[in-house]
Parts: sequence; C-alpha cells; structure tokens
Amino acid sequence: MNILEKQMVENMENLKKLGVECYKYNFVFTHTIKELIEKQDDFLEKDIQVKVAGRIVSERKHGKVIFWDIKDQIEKIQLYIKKDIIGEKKFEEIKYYDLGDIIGVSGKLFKTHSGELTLFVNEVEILSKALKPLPEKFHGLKDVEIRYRKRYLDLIVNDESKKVFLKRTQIINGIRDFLNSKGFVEVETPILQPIYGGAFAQPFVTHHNAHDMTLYLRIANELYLKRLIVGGINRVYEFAKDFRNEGIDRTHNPEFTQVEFYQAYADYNDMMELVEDMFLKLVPEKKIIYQGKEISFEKPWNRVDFYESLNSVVGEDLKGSSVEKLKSVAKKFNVDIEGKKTFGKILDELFSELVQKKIVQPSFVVNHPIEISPLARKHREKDGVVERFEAIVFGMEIGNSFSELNDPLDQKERFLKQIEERKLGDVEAFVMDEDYVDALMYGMPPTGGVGIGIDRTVMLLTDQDSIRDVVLFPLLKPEK
RNA sequence: GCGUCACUAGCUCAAAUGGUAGAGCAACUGACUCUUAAUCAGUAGGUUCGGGGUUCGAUUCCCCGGUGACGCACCA
Repeated sequence: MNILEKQMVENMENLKKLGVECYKYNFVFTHTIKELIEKQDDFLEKDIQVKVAGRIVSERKHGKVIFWDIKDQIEKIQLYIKKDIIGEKKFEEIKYYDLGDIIGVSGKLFKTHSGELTLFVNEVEILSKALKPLPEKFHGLKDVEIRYRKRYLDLIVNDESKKVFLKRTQIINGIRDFLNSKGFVEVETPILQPIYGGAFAQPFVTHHNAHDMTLYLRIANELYLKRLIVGGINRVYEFAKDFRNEGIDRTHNPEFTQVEFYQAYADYNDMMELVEDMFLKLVPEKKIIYQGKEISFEKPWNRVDFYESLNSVVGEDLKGSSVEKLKSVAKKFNVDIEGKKTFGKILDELFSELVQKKIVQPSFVVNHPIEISPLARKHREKDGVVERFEAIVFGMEIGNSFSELNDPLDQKERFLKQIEERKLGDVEAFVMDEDYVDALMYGMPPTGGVGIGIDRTVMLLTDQDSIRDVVLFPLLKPEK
C-alpha cells in the first residue's frame, strides 16, 4: 500500500470516529446531473431544491469555500460549498472526503460570476469512500494495458471510451429493433455443444462432469438456427457470443459477438437488401468517417463477383484451374500462401490479398467457390460457385450470408468432403453433424441467412481501429 | 507461435556519451468565502516490470523471464 492509499484509509477511519457511515445503503436523488443541465433554465427560474449524487472528480479549495466537480455517467456539475451554509461540524467532516469518493448533495442551482452552472450545496453526505486514488484529471489514463485490465478506471476517467460502449449498446438495440420490426423472433441456442459447427474454426473444449462427456463452446450458432427454420420459426435470430480458439489481433478476440438471422423463403439477394436496410437504420445520416475516410452506406452497395474480380486482377480465369496454377499466380503476385494447401484455401488467400484488402466502401463479395462454402447452396446458374455473399467494409469482413443449402443429400456430401479435408490435415474443417442432416431430411424451406460481426460493426460506427476498444473486457494474459 | 518496440512516483512524462532518479497533476501542512488545469509558501512520495551478468558505479550495456502495443502467421 502506498502513502496515498494509507492517507485515504486514515480519512475513512477519521470519518468513522465522527460517527459517519462511509458506505450507505441507498440515496434518493431527484435528478441526474444530465437532467439538471438539460432543464437548468427551469431550475434557475423556480429556485427548486434538488438532490443529486456523483463521484468527486476535481476540487478547488479556498479556505472556507470548496468547489467540487461531481460526475455521474458522463455529465459533470460544479458544487459550491460554503462553511457558513453547511455548518462548522459538516465542514470538518468533509475535510476527510477525497477525490474519487461518491457523495450525495442537495441544494439549489445558480450561475457563478463566470457563468458556470453550479449547485449551491446545503447538505452533503458521503455515500461510498474511495480507498485508492484516481488517475490524473487532466491527462487521464492513457496506458492501454491498464485501460483494458481495469476497464472501470478507463470508464471513470475517459469519457470517449465510455461513449464507445454506450454506442455499442445503441447499435445492438438498433439491430434488435430492426429485426423485430421485420417479424424476426429472438431465440437462445446452446453455447455448450456436443458437436460444433457452422464455421471454419478450432473450438474451445470443455468437459461435463455429470455426463462425463466432452463439450465444445460454440464457434457459431448457424446449424441450430436452421433447425428452428425447419421447425417453422420462419424468421429467427440470436445475438450470440461465439468462441474460436485462435490468435488475437486488431480484429480478432477469442470470444466475440455475432448476430445471425434466417428468413424462410428468401435467398441471398433478399438478404443483401435486408443488410443494406439494416445499416441505413443504424446510420440514418448514411455516411460515417472511419479512420479518416468517408464511408457511405447509401443503397445499393457494390456487388463484387468473386471470380470475376479476382480473374480481372490476375488476368486469367482461375475457376476450375489447379492448385499448381494458383501457386504460380501467388508467386507472380507475391502473395504468401505458406501453410495453405487446398485449392479453396489458396484461392481464398489470393482473393483476400488481391481484392478484398482494397475494398473500402461497403460491398458484397458474391458467388464464392463451392470448396470454401459447405453450407451454401449451389449457384442457380453458375458452375463451381455458391450463392453466398460477404459484406466487406474498409477491407474488413463484417458479414457472411448464403442462400442456405436445404438439400439434405447435397449437405451430407459436403460434410463428407469436409471430413476428407480434415484427414488431409485441415484442423478447421467441419465435423459431421448427422442430426443436422436429419433435420434437413424433414424439409427446410428455401432460406436466406446472415451473420453480422457485432464487434467489427461497432468498430466501424465508433471509428475504433482495435477490437479491444469495443469489447469491455478483452482477453489478456494474467499479469503474473 | 515468430519479429520489432515499450515498461521510471497513484496518473502523465523527463533523465547526452554508464556517474547521487526529476517535473506537472494527485497527496500532506499552512494562507485564502465565485474558483474552474485556482493561486501562493512548505513537506513527503521510487524494488526504475522481475532475475542474473559486465563495471569502481547500471534507468542506461549484455543474457534470461513477464506483460503490453504493433507487424507477420492463423482466423471472422
């Protein structure tokens, strides 16, 4: 414990000696600070007594007068405390209050000579005593490691950070409202799954004692939601925490949030329009600035055909070519395909390096190779590709969608292909889900499905360049 | 997992080539009844991320380890 903390503990002990309870059970306030600021004209005119609570964040002492700023959520208000008004005894007591303490006050609003809205305090009491000092008032808390580890400090001190997280909630609410208004039904599906599926990823593995069985934390909820489509919940969605046992970087956290939604009788074209409309709902002004670039969500977004765009960059037709061909193209264009063996994986790498990275404005990459899309149905006209889109903004994949594969026999074959890939050493290939194929056997209507990455969407709409700045408690190693 | 960089007081940051570790804010004492990054006078505060080495002497140079940021790899 350092000296500052000792002094704060001493202050608490001194308050106890005066018979002051340092941790109150509640405080009935009449207004939030935000309300005081918004309705100040009313309060100034009518001379109304109000009660507010907040944390002391700065102090200016003048002998027998004290100015404190208290803060509740984001808003601050100045307090004016005079010894003659609150009394000698109270004035002695508040000497032991520290910056960081949470207090409740009552008084009347007025404006100082310099015009600042201020509460003229006639009663003050401590509601919760702080025993550690806050970061500095002017420079705030910059150390990113402390900001992530002790997010509460970040939130107390850095309003910009707090605003990002409040915006995150608004975005999620906006998506939920949008889907509800279209008749989608929100459901909950298992996080602990005996068979994982719905994405290419390695899972976290855990163990259930009572059944003595291995369970996996979900990497996606796709296969469960489509079972619900089979069951006749024709418009269904879920905000899902998914878990993928992979590396961490600016756009990846091992646990992340996706919203997946499925609509019976729709195809991927319908879903593109739905996504466009959803973003217009989230961004009514239609334009944002992300990392200094203007991004427009105006309809329609660009449609970028997977093979057409890639072929035009490399100057030859890669569809139906060979692994050897792809390797020579990779070499020619200086794309690192180390560790990628299959046709699909190399192709995907070429695409993301040569096409996707350069996409800035909201775009749908459409009609992906069948090799990398085992849950999407074959394109109605084009060979070798599926009806699929990925929503790309600023080079970042924020959504993925298919005309869902509802042919059980085709689906079974795709699973079997995946099992072959796994045997060839692809640890992220799908595992067989017999029950899912069984569900399709009972008949699934034609269906369009979409997954939207919430964290990345929040990054875009709050202009953050790291996923850690939009996840309240990003995964970090323990300090020691 | 690999590479580069960072880690100094509660916070934000300094300390040429190796030479007693400093400032601002915060804290403490005193003055001050409209201040607002209040002001003025004084005081205190450190395992320089941890461990080893070189050296008369290490925040500084070398080695090992920790955590983080960034890049690469893997992925959404």
